[in-house]
Amino acid sequence: MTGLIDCNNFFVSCERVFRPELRDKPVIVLGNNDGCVVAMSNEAKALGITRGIPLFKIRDIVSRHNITTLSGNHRLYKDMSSRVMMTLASLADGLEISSIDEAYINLDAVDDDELPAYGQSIVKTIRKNVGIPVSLGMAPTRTLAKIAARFAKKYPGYKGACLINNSDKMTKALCLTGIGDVWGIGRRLSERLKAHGLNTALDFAQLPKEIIRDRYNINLERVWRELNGEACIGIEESIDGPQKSLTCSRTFATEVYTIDELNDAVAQYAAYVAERLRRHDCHCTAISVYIATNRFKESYYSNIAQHRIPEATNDTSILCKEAKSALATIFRPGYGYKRAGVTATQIIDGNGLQQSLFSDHDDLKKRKRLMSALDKINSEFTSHDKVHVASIPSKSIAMKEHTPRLYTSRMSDIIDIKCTDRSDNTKAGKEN
DNA sequence: TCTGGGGTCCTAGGACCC
DNA sequence: TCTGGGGTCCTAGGACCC
Repeated sequence: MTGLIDCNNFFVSCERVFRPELRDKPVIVLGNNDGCVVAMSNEAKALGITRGIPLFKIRDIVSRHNITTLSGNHRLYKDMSSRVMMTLASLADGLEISSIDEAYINLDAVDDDELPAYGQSIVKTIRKNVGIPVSLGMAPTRTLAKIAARFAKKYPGYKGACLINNSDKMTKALCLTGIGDVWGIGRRLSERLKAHGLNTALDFAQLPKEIIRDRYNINLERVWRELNGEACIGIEESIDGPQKSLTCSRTFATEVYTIDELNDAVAQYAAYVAERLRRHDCHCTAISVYIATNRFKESYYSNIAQHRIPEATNDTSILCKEAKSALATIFRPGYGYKRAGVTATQIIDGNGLQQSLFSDHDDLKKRKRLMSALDKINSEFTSHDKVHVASIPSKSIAMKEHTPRLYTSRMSDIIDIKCTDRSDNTKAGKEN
């Protein structure tokens, strides 16, 4: 048995911990430059707002229903996520974190009839200790656990934890799940499956195995097996290894025309990628740079250049230099650029590192010490980038800037709790 | 006027080899 | 006139996930 913990409306829930006045109100969290909706509360969902929709398209709904709009505060979300995961690690076996708001746990050691109570106690403890509401799905496979978690979220009767552990429950759950709501079946596939008359997860799960092989691919076969109770996703993935790629990319608030400005942006992203490589004690041997104009306009131009680096590195200066020279090969003057990104690939961890026979080892050692000094200084300040390489600008290029409140990591941002008179039994008094 | 960011895996097709 | 068979590796693009 496996369990999937999923934080409910995670970004919104993080905000609500520190701003209780936002409870039960429609709230949306926006992405970079306040462009798109990246998360919303149930109340906002009920008003028809969907993930990914640009803000300018829903201006009237937002003002008509007095929806609170927040700019994303990812450092807060990351910190809250690690609190959820730490709590979870203390409560359950085999924790495997799969994203900022999701993790799997191993339930093999828990007796079947104790599972509902055990699940509910996990949900309750996380809510109590961290303040974040979560849902737990328990089932023999990850795909079924996802479905169970959806039920746990949807129906209050489950008290946050839903268990699928026999064929009756399985059939019922699959029957109530639309084909597009199955994990691994996105928009394209669900269109295709519906065209074949498969509308629910049950329709799909009941197809004969031979048809799955003939008509579809290995991914769908795995989904099919998982829906039928055969665990085949996630076993080999739990082997630890370094990430395969690491990206930093941004959309600009305004169009950028010159290579100098793009150079600044690309250098900054490369520096950030380098810092993350060092944090994971990893090096990369290739870096790619991506630029694009506004994809919603005609005369769209985008291009990627990949550069191989002769010796694996995580040195900011080297990666910046490589990124800039890659940019020079794809930059075309005359376009208004709206987006750029840098990706480190062919990542190897510190152990597998092989140095070139001809490199200057003393110089390498010095550079390494310089980089770790830089990281150490920057890590001691909550505001990033106190010290940086001179050729890299510290200001963001053509971006909307926010100064988010860091409720959990900056002393001056810690919330005040006003003590009111104990006899104050009004609603406002209780909330304070 | 205004359209996010960061990942993974699979597949088809080309280049190359014997 | 007729143009094999089997394999690997790499890359770009598509699809999916949160």
